[in-house]
Amino acid sequence: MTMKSDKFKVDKRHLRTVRTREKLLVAARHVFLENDFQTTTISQIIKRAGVGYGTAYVHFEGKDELLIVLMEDVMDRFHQVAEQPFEPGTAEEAQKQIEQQAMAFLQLAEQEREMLRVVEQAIGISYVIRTKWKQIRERFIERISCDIRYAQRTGLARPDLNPALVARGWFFANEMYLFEVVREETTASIEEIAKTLTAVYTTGLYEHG
Amino acid sequence: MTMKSDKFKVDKRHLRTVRTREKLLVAARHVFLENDFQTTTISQIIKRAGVGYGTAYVHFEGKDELLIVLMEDVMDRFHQVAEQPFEPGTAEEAQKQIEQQAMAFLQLAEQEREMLRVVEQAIGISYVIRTKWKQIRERFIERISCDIRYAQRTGLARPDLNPALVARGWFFANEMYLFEVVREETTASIEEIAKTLTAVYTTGLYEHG
DNA sequence: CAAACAAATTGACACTGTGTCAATATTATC
DNA sequence: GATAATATTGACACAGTGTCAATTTGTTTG
Repeated sequence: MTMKSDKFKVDKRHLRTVRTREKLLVAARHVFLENDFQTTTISQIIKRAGVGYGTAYVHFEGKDELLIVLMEDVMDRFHQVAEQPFEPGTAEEAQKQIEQQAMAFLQLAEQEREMLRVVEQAIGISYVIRTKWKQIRERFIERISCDIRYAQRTGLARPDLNPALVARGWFFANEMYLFEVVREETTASIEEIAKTLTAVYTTGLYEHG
Repeated sequence: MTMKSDKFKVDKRHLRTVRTREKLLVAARHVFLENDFQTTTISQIIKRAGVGYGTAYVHFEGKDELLIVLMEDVMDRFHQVAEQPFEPGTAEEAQKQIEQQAMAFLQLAEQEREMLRVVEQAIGISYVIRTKWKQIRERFIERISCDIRYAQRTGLARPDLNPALVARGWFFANEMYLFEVVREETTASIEEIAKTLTAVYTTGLYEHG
């Protein structure tokens, strides 16, 4: 059958390639999580994968690309959080929805802590990974900007503020807390963090009579 | 005179040490600013300083410590901004003072752009420098927390929010913008950034009737 | 002041990790 | 089975680090 010989052709050669690639990825994940990005070496990875040194460079450009591939799942989950719908009818609804998104964002930090720990280190060191992370960030900010414009159009939000600037500031605070959670450096619960950040963001720190 | 022979003793040996150290620092500044932290090497620095390779390691532990010493001036200026007094009588006064501090903070980014560019790169790579930067950050956050508690005590700020959490979030947004300014990645003026961030921080994004 | 001492400087060396590439091993095709 | 195509391999050249025994420079002492 053509179906089998075409798409599912038992291509032993191609199969081997895929296997080797997979072995490298599995090994890389282990080594990355057990150590950190800086100290992880190609030698450690190929040793664990049971392949020759040069093989790693056949399949990946280097440490960076290996991590980028490993990051993909996590990144998808971030994108999912970024794309949550936002159509509040009242300011209270808006606050609730924003808080939920902030929570979802911080929960991701908890759930993907190990991988994100490595990613954070890599952001500082590797240009490609920094770029990759910036894409996530810009996607969030773009989305938040839209949400703010929507709220401004419907008369919920103050129209005098630049949506892009506000969105950036809001995301930045969330991002920094994300990594604090990843590093387990925070004393407060993520619920409290999300609640507090959102409260300040939506209604401000100061009393208004 | 003892004054001369004691404290100001013409100690040719000690003088040479100081000179060498200075030569290394001057050279390091040049090389750091012309390249970036990653690609700067000890060899480049000692070559520019006109001293032997090993000499660098006599005076400094490595690249990191060299940069830490070069950072000191900038760090002092940050500390100065952090220690600005805060004793507002009204919410409007508070907003004005906070905005001024945010401005001062971002202006520092503009004025010390080159050095901070290197520092940002180094934060990602070097543990000691990351630690150094965290000290600055914690000092700011500590100070902001105090300010918030003061505003809460005087009935200006909402008493239901955790000052430490709010302070962190506020500083994080400022810090991220600081580095955007350093990288010249921002489209808006620092005035507009400071104004917008402060407006959201003090009175919130949403209308309150 | 010269000899002995002390301190600062030096560059060669060992080490670690990277990325490349010609040689080798494996799989496909005729 | 021979030939071609592709995948794997590890030895190699290279770049940077940090160390340390040897050397240079300055100080003190008899």
